[in-house]
Amino acid sequence: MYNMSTEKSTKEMKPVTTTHGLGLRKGAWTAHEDTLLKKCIEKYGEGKWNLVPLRAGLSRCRKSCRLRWLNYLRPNIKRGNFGEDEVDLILRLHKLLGNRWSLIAGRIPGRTANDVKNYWNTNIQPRSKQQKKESSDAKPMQNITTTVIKPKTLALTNTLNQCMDENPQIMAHGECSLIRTSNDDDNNNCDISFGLSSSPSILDDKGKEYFDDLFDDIEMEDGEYGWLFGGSPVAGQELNVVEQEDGQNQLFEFPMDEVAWKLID
DNA sequence: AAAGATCTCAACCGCAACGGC
DNA sequence: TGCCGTTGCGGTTGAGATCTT
Repeated sequence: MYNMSTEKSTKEMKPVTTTHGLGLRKGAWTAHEDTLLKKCIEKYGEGKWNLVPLRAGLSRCRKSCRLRWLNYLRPNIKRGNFGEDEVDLILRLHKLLGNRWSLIAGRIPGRTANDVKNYWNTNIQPRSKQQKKESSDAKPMQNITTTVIKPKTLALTNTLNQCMDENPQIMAHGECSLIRTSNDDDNNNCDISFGLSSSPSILDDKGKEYFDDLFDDIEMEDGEYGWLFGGSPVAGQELNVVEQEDGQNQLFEFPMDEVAWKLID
């Protein structure tokens, strides 16, 4: 079911001889080029990509060298089909992070951002599009959208990485998500729901505490009310925190234009 | 068997973020 | 503070493989 011919390296592209204006090679890498690059990285380590072509004796641009290393030559890169657990993790992480392929790949050992992106674009996205189409055909009157909120990149990145490092069980079950559910576009209001878990038992106290802190409303220095997101106080106004009956989800209500300004900024 | 259509994925491109000066 | 070089990322492309007719 999930092994839709993602086998890699079964085809070897013929080397092309396209060159940049400066005589740099483009296109598929040869085995010789791979060897040179590998030796160079082993000797000097990763980084300083602008020096790599010179050090390795390659007529390639630094970008090409970096990409080849990260996506193909780096040790421990996993080849072959995505497992069911990997696909499940991708789906959950994508729900949480959106198209942050490098972040998603960082949580899937042996997989590169390019792998994840390609897999998503070729296998998952077409399926979800099809499902969306089918469900909209079935319920044409319903107008509910789900939007991944994108706060300041750095804040969210740090927050999620820290969270996942400290609470691996969260991502293992992957039931946490920050989503906007809106069926009320006319007056520009929405609900933001932070679904912690479909099963309370999978999130331990430490995990719950973490997410509680993440959305703590706090007193700002100037007396203005705000809330914490990614460890940074963000000026805000009225913030309604509602614990649902099931005790798992918390809803925050405020005007959408405020949200966009504060979180995307 | 051949031709055309579709799929896969390595590689490229453009841009934003970052750091040093 | 602004400029410039570097790095890293996501979107897109296109060559080759595979499937379909």
